[in-house]
Amino acid sequence: MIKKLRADLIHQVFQRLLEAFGPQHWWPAETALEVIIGAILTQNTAWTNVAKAIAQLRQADLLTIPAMTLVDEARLRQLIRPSGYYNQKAHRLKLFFEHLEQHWQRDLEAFLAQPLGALREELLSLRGIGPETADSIILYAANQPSFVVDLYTQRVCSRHNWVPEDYDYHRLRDFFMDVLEPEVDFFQEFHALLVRVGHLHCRKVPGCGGCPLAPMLPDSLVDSMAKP
DNA sequence: CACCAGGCAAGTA
DNA sequence: TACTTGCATGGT
Repeated sequence: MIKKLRADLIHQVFQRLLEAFGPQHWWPAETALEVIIGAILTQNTAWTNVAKAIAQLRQADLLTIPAMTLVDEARLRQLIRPSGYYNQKAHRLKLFFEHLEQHWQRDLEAFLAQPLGALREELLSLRGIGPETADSIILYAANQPSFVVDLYTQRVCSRHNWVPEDYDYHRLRDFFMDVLEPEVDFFQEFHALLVRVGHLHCRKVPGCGGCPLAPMLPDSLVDSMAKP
């Protein structure tokens, strides 16, 4: 019964966001390969910076699997510089493509076509791919229904008192996945909308002034949503 | 000038 | 297990 309430609230939130902002057309990339590269480059980094790095990779004709497999890490480092943490990220990219080479003969489609659980475990076993990067790749590159939790998801959920402040990644992911039908288009649009509304939430100031979710939350309902 | 961004891993106690 | 720290560029 609690789960029914939670599912209803989540769907109301989604509808409210969709009405306020419209479809977001995410992920901002052309191919599965670009989604994966972008997912690694955007770790704790503004997308504007990532876009510069991707543009440089495209300019250098590196947005193909063979090119990424063969490119020298030092060269990669310089090209992705604008995305920040470029030493770590260049290495993480190389590790991913080394793995694809050695375990999947560069067959990205086959790799992504695995069952969701196996794909997620394999991604998480790689250095530099944590839960958010893994779920982003699964949802937007593999088009399989894994709910993505990020900084904005946590901020919006805790600010609106749907979950405690310190809910960790997998509990917040379960908060959604336990009660939602696993539909890819819905998950994709929902995450994009949460990022969009997340930008409206001031980083320091509590509350959510100006965000379209503010008027829809009776405290009694909100309190009942917190997981026991 | 300070602070933040679509995280993650490694180190310490 | 539960904190803390390093990583780095570019926008506000």
